[in-house]
Amino acid sequence: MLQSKKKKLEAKGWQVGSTSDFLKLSPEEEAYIELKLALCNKLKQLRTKNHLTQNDVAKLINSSQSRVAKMEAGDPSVSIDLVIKTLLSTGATNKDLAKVIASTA
Amino acid sequence: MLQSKKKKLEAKGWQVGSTSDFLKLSPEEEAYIELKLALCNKLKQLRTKNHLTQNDVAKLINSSQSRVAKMEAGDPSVSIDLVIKTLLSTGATNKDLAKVIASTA
DNA sequence: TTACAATATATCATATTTGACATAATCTAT
DNA sequence: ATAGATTATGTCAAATATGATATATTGTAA
Repeated sequence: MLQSKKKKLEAKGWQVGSTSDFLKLSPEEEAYIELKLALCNKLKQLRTKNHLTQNDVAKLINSSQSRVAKMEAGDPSVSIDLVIKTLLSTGATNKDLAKVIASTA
Repeated sequence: MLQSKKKKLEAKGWQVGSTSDFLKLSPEEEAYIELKLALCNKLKQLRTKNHLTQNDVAKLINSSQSRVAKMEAGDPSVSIDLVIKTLLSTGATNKDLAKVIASTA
């Protein structure tokens, strides 16, 4: 199973085994998850590029290291709102976000 | 006071009088609100373009007319997640969303 | 006008998201 | 290898978002 597909499914909150696929995503669900994961990946990329720890970012947004880790992992328990707020607090502009989303399949 | 500014403040959940300004938004807050309102406006635009009522859209996403109204109004009680999901269910693509966000100040 | 459809606004019980915390796993020098 | 730093994962009470409902307001045709 492709890792990218696995992450998508996990972001939906499903437990995904390593041997079989049995979940069909609608195009909207697919687009939503792609978008979310793209933003999550951008966050990690931006943070590391700026030599910040997850704790550094957490303090920037008055949150905790564990929540930043969950954001970067695309955990189902984090909202796109939080990811966007964090990206903006880490130096991204709306145009940066637009680029990330545009690059989505 | 500019109407655009008023809507931004209201989206932050503040009560804004018509005669005075006393709230400063950080650049991130400003960007976040601009982004959210741009998506909300796009939703209304897309819905009317497609000759759908708020009730129609509500059924598409298993929600209610009142919540769709709140989305379009940029109400503080609605998440960007919900707005994005709704846009995707109303026919927008990720690229459409990217364009909307890119057009943000 | 008046009746009717569409939209706006308020409230609320329920559901989801949140920061915090504990602790495990992983990396990175020495 | 060992210590210290960083990141990952699980849990939970509190905060926030949600659909539903009621009702008010606005639009729109007759």
